[in-house]
Amino acid sequence: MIIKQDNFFHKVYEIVRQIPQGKVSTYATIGKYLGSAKSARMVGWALNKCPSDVPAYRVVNQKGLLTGKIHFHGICLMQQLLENEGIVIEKNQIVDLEIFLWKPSNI
DNA sequence: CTGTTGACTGTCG
DNA sequence: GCGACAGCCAACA
Repeated sequence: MIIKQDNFFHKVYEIVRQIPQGKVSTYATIGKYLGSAKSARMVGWALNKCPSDVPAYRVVNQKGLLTGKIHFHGICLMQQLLENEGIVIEKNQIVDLEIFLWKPSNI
């Protein structure tokens, strides 16, 4: 997969878009892949723009906590969407995150 | 143009 | 183990 833009934002979009159903990714994973784990904030910023093509609800923090849920329509929506894909969530936190964690490989 | 903020993480104390 | 500081880049006031 070739990145259309070299911009950090576009890279984030490309990666998040490639997250398959039933899988999730973390800000740190994406950030590291883009160069620095510190860039996780930028991932959040990018997702703040949240284009329709980007399933931002599949992106969680390193702990598996649904921190991004705040910016969604509702608290339960993000959890319900993930649970609908087979991901087990408890107290707004993903259980066995490592199992559901998806890492970019085709970029 | 300058300063603050933001869906975070890592390191230091 | 927990709290505070730093770092990263981009948008907004």
